[in-house]
Amino acid sequence: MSERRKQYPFDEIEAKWQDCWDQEKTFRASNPGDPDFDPEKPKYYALDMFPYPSGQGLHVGHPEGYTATDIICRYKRKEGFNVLHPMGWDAFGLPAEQYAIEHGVHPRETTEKNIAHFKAQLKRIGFSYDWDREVNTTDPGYYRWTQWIFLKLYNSYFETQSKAARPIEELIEKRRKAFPDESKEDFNQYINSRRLAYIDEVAVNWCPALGTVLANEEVVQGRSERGDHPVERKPMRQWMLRITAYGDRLIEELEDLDWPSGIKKLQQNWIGRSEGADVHFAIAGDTTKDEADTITVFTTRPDTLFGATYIVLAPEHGLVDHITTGAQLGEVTAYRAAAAGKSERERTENSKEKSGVFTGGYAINPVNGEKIPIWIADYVLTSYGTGAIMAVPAHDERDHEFASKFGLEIRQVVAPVDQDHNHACFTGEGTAINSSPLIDGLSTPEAKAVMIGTGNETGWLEKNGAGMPRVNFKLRDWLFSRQRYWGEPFPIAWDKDGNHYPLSEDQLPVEAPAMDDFKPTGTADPPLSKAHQWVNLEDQSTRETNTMPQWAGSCWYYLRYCDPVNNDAFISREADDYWMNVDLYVGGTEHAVLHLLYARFWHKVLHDLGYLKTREPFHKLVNQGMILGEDGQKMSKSRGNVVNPDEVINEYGADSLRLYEMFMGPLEQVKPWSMKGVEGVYRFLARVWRLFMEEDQEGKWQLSKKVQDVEPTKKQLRILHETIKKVGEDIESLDFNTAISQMMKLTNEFTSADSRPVSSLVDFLHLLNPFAPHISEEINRVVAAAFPGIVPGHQLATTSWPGFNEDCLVDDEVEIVVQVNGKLRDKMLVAKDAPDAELEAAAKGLEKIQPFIEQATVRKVIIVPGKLINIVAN
RNA sequence: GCCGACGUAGCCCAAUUGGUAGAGGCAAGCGACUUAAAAUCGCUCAAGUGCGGGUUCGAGUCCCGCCGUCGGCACCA
Repeated sequence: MSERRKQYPFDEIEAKWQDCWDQEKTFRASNPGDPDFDPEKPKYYALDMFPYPSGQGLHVGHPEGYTATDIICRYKRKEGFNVLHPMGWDAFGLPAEQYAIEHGVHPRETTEKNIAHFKAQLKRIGFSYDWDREVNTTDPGYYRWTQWIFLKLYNSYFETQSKAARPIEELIEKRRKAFPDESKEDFNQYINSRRLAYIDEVAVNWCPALGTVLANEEVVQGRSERGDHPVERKPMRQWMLRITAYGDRLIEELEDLDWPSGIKKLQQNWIGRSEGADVHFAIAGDTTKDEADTITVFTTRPDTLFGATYIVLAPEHGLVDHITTGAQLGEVTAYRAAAAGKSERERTENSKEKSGVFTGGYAINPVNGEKIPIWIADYVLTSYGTGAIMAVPAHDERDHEFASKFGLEIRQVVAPVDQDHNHACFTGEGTAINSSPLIDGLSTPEAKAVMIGTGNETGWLEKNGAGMPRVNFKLRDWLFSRQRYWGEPFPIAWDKDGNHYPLSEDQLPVEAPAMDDFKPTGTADPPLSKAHQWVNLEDQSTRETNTMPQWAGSCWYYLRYCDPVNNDAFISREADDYWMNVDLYVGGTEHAVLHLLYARFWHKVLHDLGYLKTREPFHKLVNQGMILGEDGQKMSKSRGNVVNPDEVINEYGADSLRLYEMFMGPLEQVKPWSMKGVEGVYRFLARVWRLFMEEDQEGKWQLSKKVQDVEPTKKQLRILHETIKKVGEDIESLDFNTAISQMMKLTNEFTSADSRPVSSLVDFLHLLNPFAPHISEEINRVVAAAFPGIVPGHQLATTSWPGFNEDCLVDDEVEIVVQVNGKLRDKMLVAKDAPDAELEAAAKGLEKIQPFIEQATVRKVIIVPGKLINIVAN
């Protein structure tokens, strides 16, 4: 197949124009302050989710989104915009490190090699990136600022009144004033527990095979997302980022964004905000009256407190030891051991079957003084709410199942409004019953309000010291440390007393030491702990040896593109003012929650601290749909259905690849690859080529004699202007597939003409240019040389998009559909602006219509101008 | 189980947002060119829109109820 004669010399053309763009820096975007900066031009920032440069190189899924943004960018430049269209590398991460461990090659080497490969592949596709702005998260000049941002997080706290990050100094000052005599330890503890970056002892997902902890998001079904290794729970001291403080804003500020509603919903559900109350249950028989011996539960249904018939603690709950009676100790200990030994997966796997044991202890229900038993069960999660629940088996399915299994009391306290409801367990809203005069007879929302309170009124719980209103999030704080080598080191050290402190900004970047042995230590100590020289500082402090997760670098790369070589700031105020925010962000749905949530969080912190103008980073978001293999299955090495763009380019050229990526179907849709389809667009490009070019006797391509300086016909003019209009509109709305088919239509129309008007054809080249930049530039060059007076010799890339003329679009006569009772009966040709009465008369006079109306009364006549006339008769 | 997307010629997809179901491509067939084939050019073929109801003069499009495919979440109190 590869020996087949090329239908046009794409290989020569494409390399030539790519070199030209490189050398002339055609797509360089100027920043405020640059000599060639034009403040009059509007800006446009189109961003691709930057790739992880894996060893496999690109597959055809990568260029899908990249082609879409490239088309937009090339179009916007022609529309007079100053366009920011950058590319870079999310290059920290596990695969390079795993490779290093297995083959002894330094991850930097592997990474550089992979980047070079990716870059070469991208360049062959002819993307109009401004390569002067390339960023690489593993470059010390880049991660210096990642570390700098971490210091900002470390040195800030969340001020709850303004719901915004503030410098930690402000909190320090307040605290000193309020508690001047506080001990240093207490003071430190207070401050450190409020930083946006803090240390916590948490049950983490420890992955022995990878030798690291993983974020919840990186664990799928109890196994590591990367590598599919088993993951177990283990308490460890870790760096955390206080993203939960931003829970409300991360939900609220989604509103103004132009994102797919599904993605917004996904984020909302992930954040999982729920309003309710903390309720305190005293432990029965506890004489100490110590506050620490109170069980606090979180509930969204405080209106059902009277139906709470037992308490359940997570097996890991801190009060279990205190509560458990001698008689139950054996059972409880065994249960806790079993739960601890289970992986997350095993714990959720048989979620249908509830398990648990009685502790022997009792709690006092604060609303009625009733003594209710305390159980432990692993269906209560230690990481959500308070790790303890009040069980209301009549109105919660999980509690109902548990109570039924263990014979605990089920007490109805909400009556369904709809009497037909005869479920054993009613979880909906209804009317409070069997409770107390306080709420009996009230609707669920009213009863909740009585308990929790409303905006200006304190609720029963708070008045009686039994609880507090509380908002909880499913979202957890972000576990931010990894026990790996190939990541950003923390700009943190520990003094000899075990206190952490930040390194000063002038010590950045903190570079990882060169090491020969990257292997995990097999313990919780990260690989960096083996670099003794590096770890131990002169003043007996030691460096933090954890590294940051891969998400860190990708949290702010879109900012660095705006000002990529600034050594004084991560982004200058001018660059931020001018470029932000991102007008269009295109990438896969796999980042719908994590990356986008994390980036939004960092952006908000930097905004709060006054470093950024905008609240949100990405104005419009589009998810490209996955490209499947020819077999309709997900592309994967094991299935052997992966399509490599290099092969497609070798065979059909980059323009064909680009065009097919867009012609396959709507950008956001999942769709299968088809080499036959590639051939189809390749044939189209060859037709375009031959529209302009013909072979001479020696087989050399030259301008076709049919291309002439003649006036287009009315029909040609019409299709040209239709196409100008449609292609422009379709690019704006990202409907590239239909734009391309319109251009095919035009090509078919002009191909049939023996005399082809050069002015119209060149207009068409402009339309084709964003899609197939190489072939269109080349043809334009040839045509311009032959018609110097008519076609300017500039590159299409840097000249204006053609305008269209409405007058060319309208026909004098239109075909009108004639219906009787909604059924198509005839068509007729009428003047475009014929009055309704005339249309009606003409329609009724039609031979095919007569039989339908002769015997009937005409009830109504519906006329859609320029479309149809419908006669309703019976 | 919950949330979301999608079901239109053999295949990938259009359809001015309620107004002639077809723009484009693939495949198939026929013809022209050719000694022949490929390539090219021209022509042709095909579904009544997943299923069942409803609203309407008129439904692929709106409403209700199902079915199927693909993604995501899944004891979050």
